[in-house]
Amino acid sequence: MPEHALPRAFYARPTLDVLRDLIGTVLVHESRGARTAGRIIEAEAYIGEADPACHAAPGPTRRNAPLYGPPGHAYVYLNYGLHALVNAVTEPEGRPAAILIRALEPVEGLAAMRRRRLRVRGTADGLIDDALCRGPGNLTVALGITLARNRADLVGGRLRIVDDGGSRAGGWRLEWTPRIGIRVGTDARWRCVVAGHPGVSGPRGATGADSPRRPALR
DNA sequence: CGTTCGATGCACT
DNA sequence: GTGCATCGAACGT
Repeated sequence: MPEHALPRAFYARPTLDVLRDLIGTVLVHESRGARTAGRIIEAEAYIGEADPACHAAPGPTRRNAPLYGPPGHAYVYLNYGLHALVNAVTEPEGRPAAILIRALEPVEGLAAMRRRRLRVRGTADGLIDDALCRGPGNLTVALGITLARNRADLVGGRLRIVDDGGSRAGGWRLEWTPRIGIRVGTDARWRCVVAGHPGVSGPRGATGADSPRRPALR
């Protein structure tokens, strides 16, 4: 299956367009020869200094510098002191924006993913495949992505995003919702998910396909 | 089913 | 010193 890295021009576009087109592509990480990969099934846009939830909201700082840099690079930062979250920088250089990758459908290196998840938190086992890369903090653990990958070039580096031709293969339907896990900027529907996909994060059944049905309670 | 809460590190005021 | 773009265990209902 031929795979090619998404070109720089792919990222140098309006962020919501990039977000839509990013769903279905594959995030690949090679670490110590071990290769893990997952198809992007959930992501969110953070766009410009006017977006209160974007890290660029306070203007340029040392931390958010990658957002102002060239598109097609990774912005990886630590949040809650625990989780490395990975973003893809978008828009032409100078326009701070990025896409937070929130969930993947595991594609390659499932054993390594499981090993890493178990090592990080000794919690056992009951981990089904769909949960390996569910959630932005979980997928970085599964793929072994750390802060060392901040500013990494996503166009053909060891951390990269590729199109393997499977992007629309599943006939997936995309659903746009407000972003989750934030306290401001919750009005914009800048979260894009594959509707009903079991690997998507957030409240289960929130994607409409199979809302949990509950008998009326007294 | 739902909500609460602790762990944890770093950038920023 | 404060505040997170989180996670999952532990509890309440």
